[in-house]
Amino acid sequence: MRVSVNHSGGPGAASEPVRRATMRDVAALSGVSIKTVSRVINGVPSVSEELRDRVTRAIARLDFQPNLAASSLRRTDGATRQIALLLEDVANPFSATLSRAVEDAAREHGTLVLAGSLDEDPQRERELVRAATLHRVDGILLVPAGPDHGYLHREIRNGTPVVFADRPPRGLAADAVLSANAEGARRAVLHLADHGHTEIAFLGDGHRISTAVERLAGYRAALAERGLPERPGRAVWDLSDPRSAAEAVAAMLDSDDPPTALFTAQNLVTIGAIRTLQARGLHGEVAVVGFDDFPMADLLMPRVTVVAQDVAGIGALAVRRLFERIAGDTSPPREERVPTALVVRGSGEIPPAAGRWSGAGGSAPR
Amino acid sequence: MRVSVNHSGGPGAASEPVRRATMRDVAALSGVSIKTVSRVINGVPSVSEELRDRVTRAIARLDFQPNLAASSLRRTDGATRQIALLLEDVANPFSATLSRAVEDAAREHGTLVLAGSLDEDPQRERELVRAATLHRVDGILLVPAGPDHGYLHREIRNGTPVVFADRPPRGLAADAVLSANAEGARRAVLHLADHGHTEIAFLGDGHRISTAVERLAGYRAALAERGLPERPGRAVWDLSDPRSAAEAVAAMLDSDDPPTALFTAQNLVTIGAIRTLQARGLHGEVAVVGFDDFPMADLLMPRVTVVAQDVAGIGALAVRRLFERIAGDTSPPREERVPTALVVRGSGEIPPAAGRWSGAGGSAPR
DNA sequence: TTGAAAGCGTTACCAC
DNA sequence: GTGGTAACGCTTTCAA
Repeated sequence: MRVSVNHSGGPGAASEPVRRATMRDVAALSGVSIKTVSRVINGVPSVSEELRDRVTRAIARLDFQPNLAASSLRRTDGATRQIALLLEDVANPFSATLSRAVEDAAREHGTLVLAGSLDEDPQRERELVRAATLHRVDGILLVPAGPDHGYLHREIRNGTPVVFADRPPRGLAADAVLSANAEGARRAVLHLADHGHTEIAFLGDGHRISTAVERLAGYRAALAERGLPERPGRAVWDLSDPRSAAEAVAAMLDSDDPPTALFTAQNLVTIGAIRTLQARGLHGEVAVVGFDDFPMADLLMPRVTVVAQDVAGIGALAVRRLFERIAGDTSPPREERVPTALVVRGSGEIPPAAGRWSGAGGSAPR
Repeated sequence: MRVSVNHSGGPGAASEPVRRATMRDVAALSGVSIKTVSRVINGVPSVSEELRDRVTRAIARLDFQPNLAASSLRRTDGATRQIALLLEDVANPFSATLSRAVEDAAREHGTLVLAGSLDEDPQRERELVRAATLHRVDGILLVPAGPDHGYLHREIRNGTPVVFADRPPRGLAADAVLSANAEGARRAVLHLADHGHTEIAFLGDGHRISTAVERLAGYRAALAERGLPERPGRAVWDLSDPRSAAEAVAAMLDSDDPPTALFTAQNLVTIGAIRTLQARGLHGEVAVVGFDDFPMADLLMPRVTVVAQDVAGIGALAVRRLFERIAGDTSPPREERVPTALVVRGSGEIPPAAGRWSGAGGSAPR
């Protein structure tokens, strides 16, 4: 029972890490079997008060910390109490908010979260999924980057449940929690139309990203609903960052037939668009409604009207579903839609500056 | 060698997870010993071409994925290829940026990151540190919430290195990577003074948070350097969120002797201050320099002058140090300081609106 | 170059 | 109630 307490070596001796105490050490010190120690740690009731006490004291004395990895290795359910959260980029506001919601829910299950950024790279998605399964996470929450998720069949079959958030699975039946993208986009564009705009542009991110596709559908539905034509060049895709969005807006404004209102279908696109409008002094002239709220939206001038997603709600719902799967739920995969909310702040209520509409033109709102 | 491939059960039969293939299965299928399989997987060169081939094929056929936990359990170094990143809140911009930098560096070491939010709660810090050690992470990167870190002695002695980021350890000698807080704050306040301000307020977050203390020291140093008096009530503490900051600014503006410039010593404080100035139409009158940049700072009106921290740099340096420790470095703990940069954008160059200073008053810059 | 056996720290099974 | 023994999936040691 040699469980020496480190006296921090001799002079110059880099204090070697002491061997961690094991259940064996605890058992020896408290004079019980290793199995009893296990019982105490796992809160099994059938242990006498006295033994429980002795064991507890030994644990404290040795600073024993059970090895979760060893435990999960032996356990029947093999749970590691870790889930993986794979998303676009932990540094962007959407992902960061999602991440926090997931962490909070996971905490209630005594589970830690391994977060990984995919940067819209399908290969990275597969790498990180693989890394996660190598670590035997209990489940994976995925905001996918890739266009096809058939490869996940194997992981799911191997017992790692996967739940999709924000974007649906393709080539695979799996749970998904998504925003009501089409409906939210439709409301945004109707809002602009109802403020007199007939020339409304669509600016979206990657054309292969399902959310962008759905939001475009909503945009089109709204135009159709108001009997507005879809002009060529009015819908622009693949704006992956604020810079490309800013350039796209600049190009539109330079065209023969510039839009009087913009529907920006993603966070960073909205920011890029605003940057161009500000640079040209048009932020009071051109109306903007963005999809997805962002931190300073209500401090800009004008304040930015957005279709806000319930990001935390998406995360909470998705992680709940994931834990249901982890708990053994084998019901058919479900898709859940989380509603959006139009947040009116100013930029979306700017009337058309000139031209086709007969309403008040020109002046920016105060 | 019964390693059935799942044919997705009968109707209604919830497809039970197939038992995962183990090295044993691979060994059996390829007709070699389990040890040879281990050699192939770990890239040990002393395996004949032919056996290597047979094993590789069996691995692919069985979709074998080595169990990292089991491996780490037996390995001499016990590495789990996981580190914990414990910080304020994964959802705030500072933490999110840090998180991303850490993730990128960890990836190069084939290591996954367990992220956890502390919410400035010392107890949560200890809980999460404990959770991390239960999972036997290879190391911990900590932006501490608590005032004392003596409890970490034990973890470090037990072989889990800890590196501090953004805030130094107390009651413990450990590596730390910090911003040059005092110097950055000093530059900010000198900048305001050099634009004619003599009435400069300090607005900081928690008074027990070391960064806030250091930034106040910088503020004072700058005042002293310019021969400016420190007026009572000019320095306010414990502004934990934008709302409380907004209220503090409102109170200051309502006082007999309102400041003409604000030095906001933290992100969220800056945002709260701006909110109040905007609400009162004073954003063109009262100068503001914030500590720590934030996403939309250059889109606000006026654009916000800040002392930018090199957050990614802090993360990169800290995680590098951590991996050095993990690799066995036993040199004495070091403190590294990462320089800040003054980013001039407009809000910090507004001259005093009235009163004591003889320069141009009143008008906001264009 | 290859393999048999022991063991990492824990839990499961089955006796007592 | 309590404990021995086997086993989880892998690496290590040592022998062939």
